[in-house]
Amino acid sequence: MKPTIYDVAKEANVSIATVSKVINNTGRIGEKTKNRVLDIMKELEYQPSSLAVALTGKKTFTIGVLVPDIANPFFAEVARALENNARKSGYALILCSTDYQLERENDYLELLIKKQVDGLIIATEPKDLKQFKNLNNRKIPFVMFSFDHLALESNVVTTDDIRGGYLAGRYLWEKGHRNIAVITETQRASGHLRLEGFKQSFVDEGMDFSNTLVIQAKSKIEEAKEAAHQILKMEKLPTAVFATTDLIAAVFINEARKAKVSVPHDLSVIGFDNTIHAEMVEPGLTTIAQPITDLARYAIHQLMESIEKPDMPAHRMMLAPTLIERESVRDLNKKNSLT
Amino acid sequence: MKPTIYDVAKEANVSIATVSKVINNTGRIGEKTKNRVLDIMKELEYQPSSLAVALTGKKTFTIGVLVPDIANPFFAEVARALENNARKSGYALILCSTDYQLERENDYLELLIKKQVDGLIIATEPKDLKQFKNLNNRKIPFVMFSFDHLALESNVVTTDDIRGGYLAGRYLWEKGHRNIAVITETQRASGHLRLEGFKQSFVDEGMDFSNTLVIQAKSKIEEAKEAAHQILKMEKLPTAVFATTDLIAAVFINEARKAKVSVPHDLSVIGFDNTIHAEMVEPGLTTIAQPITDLARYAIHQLMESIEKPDMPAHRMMLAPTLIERESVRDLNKKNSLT
DNA sequence: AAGTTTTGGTTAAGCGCTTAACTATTAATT
DNA sequence: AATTAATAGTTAAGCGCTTAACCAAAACTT
Repeated sequence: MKPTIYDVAKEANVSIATVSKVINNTGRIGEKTKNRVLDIMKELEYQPSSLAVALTGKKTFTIGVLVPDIANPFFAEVARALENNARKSGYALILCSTDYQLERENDYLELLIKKQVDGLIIATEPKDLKQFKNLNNRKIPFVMFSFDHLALESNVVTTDDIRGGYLAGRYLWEKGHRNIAVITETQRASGHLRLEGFKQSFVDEGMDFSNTLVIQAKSKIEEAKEAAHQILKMEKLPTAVFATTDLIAAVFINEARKAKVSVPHDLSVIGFDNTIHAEMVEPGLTTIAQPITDLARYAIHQLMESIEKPDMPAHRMMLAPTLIERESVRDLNKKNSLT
Repeated sequence: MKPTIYDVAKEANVSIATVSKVINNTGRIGEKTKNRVLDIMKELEYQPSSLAVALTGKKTFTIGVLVPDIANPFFAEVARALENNARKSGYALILCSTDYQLERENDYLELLIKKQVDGLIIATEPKDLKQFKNLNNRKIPFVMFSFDHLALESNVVTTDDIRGGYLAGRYLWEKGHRNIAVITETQRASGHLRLEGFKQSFVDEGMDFSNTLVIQAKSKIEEAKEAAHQILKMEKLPTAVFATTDLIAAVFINEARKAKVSVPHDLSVIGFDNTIHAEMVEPGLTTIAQPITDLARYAIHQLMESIEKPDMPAHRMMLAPTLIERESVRDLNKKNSLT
């Protein structure tokens, strides 16, 4: 059987309180006893049960992570970054993919509450606000990751999507593109924000954006292909396409090649997220990078803070995205140049 | 404060034992009281603390998942599939990326033991067997996922990698390929097994495999590129390349295109894993699919079994991979055909 | 030498639940 | 009507830990 604090205490001829104190380095314990207890703990391979520890009014050192789908590379990378940061503070992550389904969202939320997680990172947009407000009532701290919702009283750590869109737009403008098509992802609000910023960058240059083709698609291969076809079969092709996720952009590049449209020679493409797709596709995808590492670090940091100090006011931080230049956008100002 | 069983009991004018019984549907409780208690539980939004439940000698309903890196699409998909299955039984997953590092492996194992997980799914090859044998001693059930290790007494659920390699080899042979290069992944033993099977398929046809070029590379973009270059700069190109992971294969395809080598016209490529890379690359990658869904289902099932019946003998199951035909392999028997 | 601190512990209650053992009703049996 | 059996619930111990409150012995005071 797993040894308990009693086993250690008996072996060391002390009370369990003493053992507890050496474990936590609290109270006053003599050097000799301390070392004896320590030795015995090692010998018995004793590990305090975090269940019992948690039950005694302390923390569970567990945080719940709600993502739409961990199989999506973006969220997989997010999970990894969160994990790295949580680990440093001794926290474990319980992973939950909601799959954009209300039922799963509720089930998982209930599960996590039962498990007494110390806090949550929520990277999936709520289907049902009620459950999330419940978190507020129960004083369970959480931070919204990469999305925002004014109805929820909590920390927010997100990429500045509007700015990201703006960056993409300005870059395309600078490279001389005026005739553009956009494919926006529909499942997350960020898709709209990115479009918003993108549009703004053109409006700022005095361009009329109103008759720009905007297609909606989920960030799934099939829908992305369809959206790509819609664009590729136009009588007059745009000179550039802005896709609000890398997956959509990468699929577009592949479909373009199949349609004998060369990227970036005939058509430029810019994406968003800087996931592995951007690196894997050929030509490499110029894209707007979300600062995943920083997002994760701040998110965990904020969460830890509000776990420690429950009535800390909720911050909203928007981290700046950056443009990653690869080979998928052509500079129309340089004649005959391929890049 | 979070309501406890005492709050419910007081409100319902019964003892906590009664409440406990209606929660768990054990013992004999009258209809009226039962409903009253149920109502009050709902009203108070009472959720039993799984900590306390677990401490009372029952299960934690948590399982630990050890993967090398959740940001790797293959493991992300695995995690997702595991999650789906675990969820059905009310289990939560604690996610741990070992990053192939001994230290992280040990830290996480310790963490999981402290947390009293009911069992583990281990999808990362042990750096240090000692820690894993410890699991055996502590009677913590685990199943080895997609790798095998004879020193460890436990359930194994894995893809039949040898057979997968064989499948790939036979397919290439049937398509008329005789001059082949292989890029094998080095971080996981499965890479060698896949090569083994691949080789065997050629040997079975009476071909001498000994002077076939075999390059080693980690399943990382940079190393894959380098391996690709090694092959692409050969004076006489092989007719086909077998890469033991899709990532390596996809990178190869992209590098080939840059080198003006057309896949599959000039050179065929076959991969392994059937991850999202296989779908995203252009042309679509013909590859050996690991039966992730089935693997996950069996793994969770086996784990549940050995949680319920601790002295069940350990099974080793090897699930059959299947060949997924896309467009990256050319049939050399059909003259002038591109596929 | 008697009083005061300091040191190094111990005792016991409590965290939120489960469960074996028990008890008090009510119903069934003859 | 007396005995047995079933029903509906209660009591209390225990899971493995933390922590406030307490205490005995050793070490300083003056």
